[in-house]
Formats: sequence, C-alpha cells, structure tokens
Amino acid sequence: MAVAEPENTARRRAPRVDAIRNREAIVEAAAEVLAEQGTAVDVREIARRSGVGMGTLYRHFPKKEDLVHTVLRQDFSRWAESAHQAAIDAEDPWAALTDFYQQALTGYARHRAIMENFALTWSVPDLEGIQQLRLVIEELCARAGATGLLRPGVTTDDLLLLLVSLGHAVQITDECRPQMWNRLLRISLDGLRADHREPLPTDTAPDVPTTHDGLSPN
Amino acid sequence: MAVAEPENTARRRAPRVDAIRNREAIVEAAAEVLAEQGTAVDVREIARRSGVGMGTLYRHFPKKEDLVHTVLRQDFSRWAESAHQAAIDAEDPWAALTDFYQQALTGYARHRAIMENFALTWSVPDLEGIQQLRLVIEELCARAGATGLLRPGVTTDDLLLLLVSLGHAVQITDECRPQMWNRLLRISLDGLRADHREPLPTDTAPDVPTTHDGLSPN
Amino acid sequence: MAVAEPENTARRRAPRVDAIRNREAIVEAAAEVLAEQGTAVDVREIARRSGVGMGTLYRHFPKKEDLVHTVLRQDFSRWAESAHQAAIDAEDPWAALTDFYQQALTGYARHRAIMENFALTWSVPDLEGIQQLRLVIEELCARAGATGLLRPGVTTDDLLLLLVSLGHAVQITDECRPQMWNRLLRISLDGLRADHREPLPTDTAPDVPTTHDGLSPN
Amino acid sequence: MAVAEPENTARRRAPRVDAIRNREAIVEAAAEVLAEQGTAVDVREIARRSGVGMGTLYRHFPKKEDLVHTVLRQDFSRWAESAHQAAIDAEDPWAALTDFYQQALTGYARHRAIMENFALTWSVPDLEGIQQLRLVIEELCARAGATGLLRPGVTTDDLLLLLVSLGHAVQITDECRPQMWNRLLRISLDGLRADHREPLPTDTAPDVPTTHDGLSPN
DNA sequence: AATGAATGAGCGTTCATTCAT
DNA sequence: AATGAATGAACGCTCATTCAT
Repeated sequence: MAVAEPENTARRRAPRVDAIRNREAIVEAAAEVLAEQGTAVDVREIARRSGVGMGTLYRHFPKKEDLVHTVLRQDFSRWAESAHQAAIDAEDPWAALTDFYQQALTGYARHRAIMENFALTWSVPDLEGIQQLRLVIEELCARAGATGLLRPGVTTDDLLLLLVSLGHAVQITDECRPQMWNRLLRISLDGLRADHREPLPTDTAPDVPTTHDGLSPN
Repeated sequence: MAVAEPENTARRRAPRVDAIRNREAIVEAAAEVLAEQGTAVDVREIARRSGVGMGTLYRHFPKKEDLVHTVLRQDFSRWAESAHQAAIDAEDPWAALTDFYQQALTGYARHRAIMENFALTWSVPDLEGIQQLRLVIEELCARAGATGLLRPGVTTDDLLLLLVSLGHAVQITDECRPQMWNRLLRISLDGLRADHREPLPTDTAPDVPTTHDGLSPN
Repeated sequence: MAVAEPENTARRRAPRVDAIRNREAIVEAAAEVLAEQGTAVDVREIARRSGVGMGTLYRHFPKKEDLVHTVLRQDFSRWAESAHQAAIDAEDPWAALTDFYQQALTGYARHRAIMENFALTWSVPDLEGIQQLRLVIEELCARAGATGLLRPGVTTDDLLLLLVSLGHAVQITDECRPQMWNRLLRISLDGLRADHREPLPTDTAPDVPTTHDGLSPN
Repeated sequence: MAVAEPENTARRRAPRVDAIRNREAIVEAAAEVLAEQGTAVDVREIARRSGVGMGTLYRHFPKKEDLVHTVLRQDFSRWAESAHQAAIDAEDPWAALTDFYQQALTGYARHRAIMENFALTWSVPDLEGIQQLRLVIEELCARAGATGLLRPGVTTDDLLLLLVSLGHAVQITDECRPQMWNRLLRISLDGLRADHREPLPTDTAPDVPTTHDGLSPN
C-alpha cells in the first residue's frame, strides 16, 4: 500500500510525458528549421517536422515569436555553456579568448536564426542565453585584462560586438571561402593585444555602462 | 507624306524615350525604397513611388530580384566612386585606408539593402559595382602595402570582408550605440598595421584567387 | 468478502457522485459564461471555469450545442419561476402583466445567451424552460383577459413574441440608451389594452395553435 | 480629329470597366451571402460566388469589415429609398407610417446581415444608409405628428427602435409563424395612436436629442 | 470516469507575379 | 509599350472536437 502511493502520484503526472515529449520535439524541430532557414519559416513546416498538429504547436507556443525566442534562448544558452567550458579548460587567458572566438564562430556560423537575431544582443540584452553569453565574455575579458595582455580600455561590449561582427562575416563567406574569417579573426585579435595602447574612441553610450573601465592595471 | 514620315518615326521612337525614362524612374524609386526598407518591401511600393504601373515595372524587371540587383549594382558603383575620389584626395596611404572605412561605414550603415546584400560580395563577386568597390579597395591595399605600413599578407579580400563585417556591426548598433563601431574599427585597423608580422592563416580558397600573393615583401 | 462488497459498491457509485458534481459545475460555469459572453465563447473557457477537463465536459455534453441547450433550459426555467412568483404576488392582473415585462426585461437584458437564443422560443418551443415561461405568460394572459382589461384576441404567443422583441431592443440600446426600451414597452402595453377593439390580423399558423382563441368574452 | 479626342479619353478609362464590374460582382455576391448567412461568412465564399480571386476582393476591400460595411450601407440605403418612395406615395400620414413598417418588415426580415447589424443604428448612427433610413422615419414621424394622429411625445428614435425590435421578431418567427409579426405591429401601432396621452417614460439620453418633443399640437 | 493534450480544417490577410485592356 | 486589376498560394493563428493516458 505504501508502495502504491508513489505509483499513483506518478500516474497523475503520466499524461504529461507525452506533452513534454511533444514540446521537446517541437523545440528540436524548430531549432533545426530555424538554424537552416532562419525565422522566416512557415510554422507548418515546424509542425510537420516535429510530427505534431498546428494546435499542439500553438498550445505550447501561443505565438510564433514565443517559439522562436525559446529556441534562441536555448541555442544561445548552449553556445554560452560550451564556450564557458572551453574557457575553463583553457590554460592561459589569452588562449581562452582566442579559443572562444574560434569555437564560437566555427560552431554557429551556419545557424541562420542565431545570426539573424544576433542583433538582439543589443536590443534585448536581457534575453536569457544572451546574458549567459555575455557573462562568459565578461569573464574572458576580465581574465585577459588581468594578465595585462588585453589592450587597455577594451570592454565586454567590444568583445561581444566583435563576435557579432565576425559571426556575420563567417556566415557570408561560409559557402565560397569557408575558412577566410580566420584571417579576420587573427587581425582583430592582434588589434586587441596590449601592445596597442592608443585609447579607443569613446562611445558615450547613455545606458549600457562600460564594464571594465580601468580594470586592467597596465 | 513628308509630314507623315516624321510622325511615324516619332511614333516608333517616342516609346523608347518613355521606356528609358520609366526605367530610370523605377530604378531611382527602388533605390530609395530599398535603402530605406531593405529588400522585403512590397513591389507595389516601388511602382507607386516611381509613378509607373506594375506591368511596366515587370516589363523592365521580370523578377523582383532583377530590379534589386540592378539597384545594388548602381548603389555599389556610386559607393565605389565616392570612395575612389576620397582615396585620391587622401594624402598618405594609411589615411586613405582609414578614411575609406570611416566614410563607407558612416554613409552606408543605414542603407538597408546594401547591408542585407553585402553577402553578394562573395557569392556574386562579379556584379558590376561590387567589382568597382573591390578595385578601390585593391588600390588602397596596394598603396598601403607599398608603404610598408600594412601588415604583410593582408589581401584585398581581407579588407573587403572587414568592411562587410563592420558594416553589419554598424547597422546592428545604430539605434542603441550609434558610435560604438568606431572602437571596433580602431581595433581592426590596428590589427592591420605592419607591426603585426605573424602570418595570417591560409584560406585555401578554391576559386577566388588571393589578389596580392607575394605583394608583401616579408 | 463481506467487506469487499460495500467497497465495490462504493467504487461503482462513488464516480457517480463525482460525475454529478462535475456536471453541475460545468452547467454552472457555462451558465455564467454564456450569460456574459453569449454562445460564441470558447469551450475551453467553460472547462476552465468549471474546473474540469475538456474530456469530462465532452463526456457530459457531446456537442457544444448540448451544453448550451441545457443551460438555456435552466436559465429559462429560473426566469419562469421568478416571473411566476412575481405574478402571484401582484395585486391586480394588469399590474402583474406590466411588472412581468418590467422585471423580465430589466433582469435578462444582459443575459447574452438568452437573448441570442430567444429564437428557440419559436423553433424549439417544447424546450423545457421555454414551456415554463410560456405557461407563466399564459396565466398572465388568461388573468388579464378575464378582467376585460386585455385587448380581445391577444394570445399567449403575442405576449411571448412581444417579450422577445423587446428583449432584443433592450439589449441593443443597453449601452447607449439604457432606459429607452421603457418607452417602447409603454407603447406596446397601451396597444394591448382593451380600448383597442379592432381585431388583430390572423396568422394562420399551421402547427402551433393559438392558445386563447375566444377566451376573452368581451 | 476633334471626334477622336473623346474616344481617347474614353479609352483611358476603359480598363476600369472590368474593375467596376468586379467590384460590383463582389458587392453583389457579398450582399447575397451576407443576407443569407450573416457576417460570419468566409471571405472565400464571397470571392467564389463573385468569381474573383482573393486578391481582387482584397484590392477593393482591404478588410472584410470594409466590404461588410459597404454592403450594409447599400442595403440600408436601398431600404431607405424604397421606404421613402412608399412614404411619398401614401395618401394620409398615418397610412404612410403603417405602410412603412409593413413594407420594411416584409422585405428585410430575411436579410441576416441587416438584422444582425441593426444594432449599428445606435452605436454607429452616422453610417450612411442608416442615416437615410432615419431621415425617412423622421419625416414620417413629423407628418404623423402634425396631423395629431401620433401619440404626443413619440420620437424618431422610438419609431426606429420599434423597427429594430419588430425586425428581430420577424426574423425569429419567419420560419414557423411567418405572418405573426403583423399582430405585434398592429398592437404597437395602436399604442402609438394619439388616443394614448399618458406621457412616455423619460430616457435621459445624454447625446441623442429627442426630435419631436411637443411637436404635435393636439 | 477524468484529464488535458492533440488534431486539423478553416479563418482573415498578404504579395510576387500575370494578363486583359 | 503601359497600365493596374486579377490571381492564388501561403502565412500566422483559432477552436470544436477527439483520443491517449
């Protein structure tokens, strides 16, 4: 009898298993489709690929936008997580920074929805996933700054914008010159090194504070 | 009879004049609209602004894409021309390079169609206008290379891709951080200076030859 | 075994109690929602408010229409009952008739489902509840007729149709001219008084017999 | 040559013939369908019946509501016109009033969209067509008032609301008791006669002025 | 018997492209 | 050659009803 109780409890929540499976199928299919085709896809295509009806899709995500944001959150999060892991594994701070760009760009260049929506980094910076990504960069920035290897005055936002910028370059050259972006990355990273001491132009941003002003001592 | 002849001739050639005028009106209106709203505009809007009917528009440009390409050709050309002029006026080669980016990004960041279609730079590199732009960059590259101020190994394509890349950054930050891209530009330009001598990664492009192989002495 | 029996019995009958409770909850919620929003409501809203799942709702009422009819039966019944009570309480027959309309229209003008479905009065006259309402009117009619105050030839159906008709007027003017229907009521009631002795047009109804033909002697 | 000019002018407007024909076909089909099924019809059904594509329909009426309003305007107008004609033809003012109701109700009882939207009479009283209808009633009211046959204090709005009210009754009884509404009409008209001198309840309407207060001398 | 997730036809609307005039 | 009306497939979304648990 005592054993039966948990079973009952479990049974009560049983129906949701399918719903969860469906939700996951939808998100998975959407992630796939969005990565492939960008946010302009027909919702029906997502429904088709996930094997559910329109109603099911709309039960879980009342607006197309909701689904898109969910997927973006997830994708940005995953991206941030793997980047974070790589940062931890890296030996010296500069390598961490370098590897971060390398991996970030290698992995997500083909993700159309991510690239399309990288603009959100600035317009909706508090989207979960984007914030995570920002935190990773913030840490990379702080560490590289602390070693004195990073050019003085470089901020998290600078590094983030560089990522967005290079991401676009990667996407654009992906088909015809798949490795070319590495050259641009190298150039940019060199420009970020501490042997450049000329101050960067100020950008008098009203609301987004520069995170690391004066952090790096030298 | 003598009177009829000119009439006939006039009748036959008059339409041509109209046709040309119409074509120009369409392209002009399209340029305006595309710059403002990007390629997602309704074709009707272009027809409306140019003062012609849909049929006329489609007679001249059987696909929307044809019109877009035509406009892009023109816009890239104009861009290239003004850049060329600026390059000529510049005193030293490095300033020429710097000014080029400055002006290009300042002026075209809000040209939505250009920014959207900068990808064509790589997928359709022989589009007239893009080629012109490329030639300007090629010259800037050569001159800066010749002075020894440019990092060895930097190619025209590198500079072009940098332009595309920064263009995207400008566009994305235009609303919330309008001047921020200047920082990125500075960083990139510093990375392009000759005090960086480490070789750039090779990019083994199959079809588009690196333009300046062997240009840089070291 | 003796213990098992009641258990089994309990098990068999327990659900019934729940079922009845559920059914009532559904009807109650539906009555509320239908009165508020009319028959165009989403069935989900009813399920939500009654606290049951869609399956349960549809087990009890296989079609939305079934539920609507059940609720209407109930609402018409209640209406009839309170009208009946008021009729009993009234002193003279003419006041009874007058008060009936006054109260009926004041109370049910905002009952959207009732107003929407008053047509059922004629198309489904044997719907329980409607019949009850009809009986009340029949009695009012008979009593007023007996006193000689009611215009000769006026039938229960006339009075019922007048109610429907005025009900619609009330509903329509509820927002902008909330008391205007009283004027129409007054006019109609005056037209129903016995000082009008011209015979009313015949209506040669094939199936629904006029209830009070020749009832009023004078 | 002078003769050719008008021809040319005519030719310039020629293409519109089809458009006008289509627009008319759409309105006609819509009028038909709306009368039959009310405003809930699928726009595709209207397109189908009028023999045009969806695009054509939406070119002429950018929103479904636009088409519906156009049709209602037209239907109300026609109704008003024929009522006006009948009013002119009538010999004495009281017969004019009587005939107006008779014809109005006979002709439009089956017009579902009209009946559905009669509420607009109060919420959107300035819809062309409704205003026309109101003017006709206003005149009927004034004339009947002037003869002293109309009950003192009766306003245009009273007569209009009576029309709406009876219209609903007609619609509801149309299938099972098609002539029954005549009895209600008779009753109401008798209530409107001048032998009823008790003042009608006031309705303290804030914005819509009572048109004929104290107009009738007797 | 109860749950609520799943279904899918249908709705109002848009827009690149075609075609009669 | 020019016009702009016509086309219809496709889109985002809703909701009465069914079905697996």
